[in-house]
Amino acid sequence: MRLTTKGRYAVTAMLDLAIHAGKGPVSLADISERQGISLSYLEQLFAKLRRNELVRSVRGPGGGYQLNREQQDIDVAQVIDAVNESVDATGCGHTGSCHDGNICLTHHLWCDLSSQIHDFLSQISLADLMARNDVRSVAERQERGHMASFEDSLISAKVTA
Amino acid sequence: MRLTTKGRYAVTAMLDLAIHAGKGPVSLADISERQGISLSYLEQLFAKLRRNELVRSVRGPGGGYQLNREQQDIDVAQVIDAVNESVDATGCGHTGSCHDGNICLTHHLWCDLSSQIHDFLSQISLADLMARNDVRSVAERQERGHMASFEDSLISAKVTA
DNA sequence: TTTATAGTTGACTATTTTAGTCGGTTTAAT
DNA sequence: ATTAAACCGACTAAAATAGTCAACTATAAA
Repeated sequence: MRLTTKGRYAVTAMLDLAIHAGKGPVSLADISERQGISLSYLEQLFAKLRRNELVRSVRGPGGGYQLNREQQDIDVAQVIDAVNESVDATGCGHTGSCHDGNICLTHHLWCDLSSQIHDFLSQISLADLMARNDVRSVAERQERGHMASFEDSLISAKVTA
Repeated sequence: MRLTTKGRYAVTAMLDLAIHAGKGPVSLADISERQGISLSYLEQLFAKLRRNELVRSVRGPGGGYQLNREQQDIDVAQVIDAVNESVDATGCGHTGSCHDGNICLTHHLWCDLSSQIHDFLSQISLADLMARNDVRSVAERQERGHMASFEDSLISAKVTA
């Protein structure tokens, strides 16, 4: 089972994209700053998200990324699958050749668990996440933080001028 | 979230212990051969299982390990927790300091998922696994395999004698 | 009482994955 | 033309996994 910061970063970034939708494309630099994820790492992740047609890109100045479908049509499992290439708890990748070409004692247990996790995550869309109170409040705090640092940069610009 | 061969090995080994209970202690060498897990690695895992009081050991010739509780009182989550020290899908270990000391956008999602997985695994005991058809049939096949290689060793002993 | 068996421990190593960097190239708006 | 952005590939550092190895201790059977 593969569920690490990689998948978490991807979901967080997609949610950031959803939150800032409607105001034109969102640059990875913005996401990087808001969510505290390395820009270069985001590039890697979005290459995969794009190959999986979850986002579309706009190049050039003012460009960035946008969701490629409606928010209710993108679920968390799709995002994690896109960057991890599998949400699989078995060691054999469901082939059943866990032990000398035969299935191991616990093969079916891990299959069951895998589908359990996948079901859970595939029932949660970006729209669902957007509606959650905890997400809304964190997004609001991040907006304020962004504004503050924007004002800071104005002030420091004034000082250095 | 930490769910790799480490946890899978531990559960498989515990199930092997359960299957061969009642005929005295089971040696790690036996488990190693039957389940195809490196002996030295099993030693590491069982050190943790013992510290968590899931198994007890008997030293000396004919010694080995035994379950320390009834089969229905040991669940899969306990075994994985024992070797992995956490079944946690959050990156911050539930502290909520995922991003600059604040919780990240998706913190609660991972908390929910963690408890979902933990619930699922904690509802499955070794006794439950023993009762499954797929487990019984694999165990039977392994028993036959073991017998065959036992007979082989008798034959080769005769030949070399 | 010797001896072989098996657990116990700690240090060490190889491999893989994750996470991230760097340098460059295209592309498109100003 | 300049610049802001996506795009791309190769590279690297750190961590975790999956082991290995050697020395040691306890104990039951011969």
